[in-house]
Amino acid sequence: MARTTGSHSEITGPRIRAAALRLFARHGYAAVSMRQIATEVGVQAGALYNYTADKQSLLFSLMRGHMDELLAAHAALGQGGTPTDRLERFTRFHISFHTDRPEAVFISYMELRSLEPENFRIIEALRREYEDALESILRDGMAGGAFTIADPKIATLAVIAMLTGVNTWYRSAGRLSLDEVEQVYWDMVHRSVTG
Amino acid sequence: MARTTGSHSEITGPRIRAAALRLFARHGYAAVSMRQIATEVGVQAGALYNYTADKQSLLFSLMRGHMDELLAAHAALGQGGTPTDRLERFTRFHISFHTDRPEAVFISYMELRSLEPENFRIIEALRREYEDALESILRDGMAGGAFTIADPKIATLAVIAMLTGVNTWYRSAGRLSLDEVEQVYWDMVHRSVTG
DNA sequence: CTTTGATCTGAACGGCTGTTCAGTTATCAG
DNA sequence: CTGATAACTGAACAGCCGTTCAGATCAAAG
Repeated sequence: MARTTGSHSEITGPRIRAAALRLFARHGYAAVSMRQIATEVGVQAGALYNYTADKQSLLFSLMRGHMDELLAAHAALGQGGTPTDRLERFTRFHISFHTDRPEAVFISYMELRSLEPENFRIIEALRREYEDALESILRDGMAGGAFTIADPKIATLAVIAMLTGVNTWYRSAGRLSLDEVEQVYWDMVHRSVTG
Repeated sequence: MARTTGSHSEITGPRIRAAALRLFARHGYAAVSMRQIATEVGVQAGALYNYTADKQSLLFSLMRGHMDELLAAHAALGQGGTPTDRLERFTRFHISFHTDRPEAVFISYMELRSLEPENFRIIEALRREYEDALESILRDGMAGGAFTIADPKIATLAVIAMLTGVNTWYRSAGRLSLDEVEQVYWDMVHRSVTG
């Protein structure tokens, strides 16, 4: 039987993570104090240390969680179909996944420099894993003649940069629906890798 | 005759800006203290205030200077030629200008949230001005039939995001020369806006 | 009820923050 | 040289920082 004596941890824990996510995204890791996070949760600063070893671990945990989610969701996409099919799936997945959690995405890109070296290496390895998945699609498409790409490494980074850029302007209440946005980007991505 | 009594300001001033640029880019605005900047320059913290009203003004001045340089350099590019010519010029210009000053670029994108509202509005207006220049090229190309673009606004942001992404990986001692990089990106940009 | 232990408070720790300013130093004009 | 003044120092200001911890609080188990 689970220990539940005097336990609020299943409420407070997630609330701390949510508050930290929002504040880090809005003001930046260095600009946010533990006291601000605590105030947002309605608790004293000391209480945060029941849930995280220190401020750095809280940041790392948020980023690690985001990357794990990203890779898990991508793995669930499946590998079937032609390279063109797979590239379209990747494009649409990237856009919908990223626009769905803008704060986590923002933090995971902007706060890399706030990570201690060991933590940085871990996050970067996960990011590389994701990039490699796209690069494989492009290479397969080149091998099969579906894509014409001068440099698959650069093309990978160029496509990801282009797609992630959606987050800088997309709002769900905006002019275009998510599906329309996906369509526009898929057209551009597709054309950029085909003669 | 210029006042020069006891003057080191023409040496110290630029050194402060250079140190601030490097430190802000590396660690982030909020994470860098005035004392760190001063130490880098070899001066006490108080001396910085002969050159900037406060820390915020120092950041804003760096960003404003960068955006002014960007717009001036872009204006010097000229407007002649077909939309395709102009798009190629824009693409190559954007890459070479941005890879040439990675720290200023980094700050100008990442530290927008560190600007006070009034300063933010000014920088954002300058950025919009630059984006509008690209959008004009795309619209002219659509009107003339050279480009096929579903949504010129989105295409503008997509192209800029893709091009600015070069800064995340480009190193002048890397595998590809700047000219090769420009060529690869120009191919992708060109194809992404043409059927 | 009492007991138990997870949860949280509130105060304290040393240290760093941006900024100000009286006083010192260094450079140049005359 | 003297006088002027730009440039800089060094100390001080009030306030916030991340983190720790003894003690209070509270919900569930027995």
